[in-house]
Amino acid sequence: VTQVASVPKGQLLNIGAAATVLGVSERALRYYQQLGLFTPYERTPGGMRRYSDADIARVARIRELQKLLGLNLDEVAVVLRNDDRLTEIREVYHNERTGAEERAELARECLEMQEHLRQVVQAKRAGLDNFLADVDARIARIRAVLEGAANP
Amino acid sequence: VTQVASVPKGQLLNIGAAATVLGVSERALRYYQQLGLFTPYERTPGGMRRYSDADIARVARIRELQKLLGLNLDEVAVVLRNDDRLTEIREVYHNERTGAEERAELARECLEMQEHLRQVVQAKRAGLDNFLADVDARIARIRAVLEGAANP
DNA sequence: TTGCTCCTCACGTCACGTGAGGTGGC
DNA sequence: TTGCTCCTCACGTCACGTGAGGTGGC
Repeated sequence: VTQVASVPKGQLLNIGAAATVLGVSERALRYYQQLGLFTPYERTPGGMRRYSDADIARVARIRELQKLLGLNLDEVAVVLRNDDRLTEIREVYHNERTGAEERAELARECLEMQEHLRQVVQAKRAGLDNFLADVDARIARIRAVLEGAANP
Repeated sequence: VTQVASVPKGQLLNIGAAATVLGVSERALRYYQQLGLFTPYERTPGGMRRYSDADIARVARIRELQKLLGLNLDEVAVVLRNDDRLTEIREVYHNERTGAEERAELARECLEMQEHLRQVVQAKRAGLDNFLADVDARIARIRAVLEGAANP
């Protein structure tokens, strides 16, 4: 996954602060980096990692894909690659040096990925809706038991 | 987790057939058993596991809690224990030998668990809805780029 | 009897958790 | 200078995956 270069908008965070705001472990941040999912914005001369707002957003995205959709880190890498291409498309959108046909091809690939993600989300949502209906049915039955016990 | 005893309604499946209908690995079935999440209905004299419909349903429940809600197997065990108590309540509902106060207490505990599950499901659903809105926004933007390329 | 399925170890893997031992920076 | 945070190994864990070597059942 080749990360999109950017300028840091806010201030840079060290790994402890980054882990706290993201709600993940320092180990997880180092592990995602080790797998090449992202690279911290910079290191201090002493070797300490410095995370930009873009880094934080990227890790938040990784977590969302993992925990919400249940993707493994190989699958997350594929989605991140696509995210980066989408950013790239937007950057070269008004760049006349990029061929229109080339841009359209990139866009079509991104569209395919997003529509795939949409399917995954929809399927999960449907599963949760069924689960919720089941839970509500159980709750109603337990309430009936409790009221039956109260009014014999 | 103490499983609720029952009679097999359909026929018994060996581990290969059970794994196929459930869409899980044989290893996973043996592992859930090893952790005490359930016990196959019987074993043949030769030692082969035989799964009843109730066993299949129980494993399907385990998978649902794992994959849909993201629970680990310790948390799954807690929910299964509660499922079993709910079944127990329904079984002794008309049993006069069980004290009404005792039944009500069991019911209240089950209700608490179900309402907790409801919270978890709702939170996940909200997260998925946000994710879906984001995906739809991306799709709309990519479509705009593609149409812009088609009509310069 | 021949295949195919099942059995029990037991080591490998993924996504980290958790110290061990040492250095950096306000 | 003293703490606290950070660093890099490196072994442990959870939920299985994947053979190794052997037995069961139509």
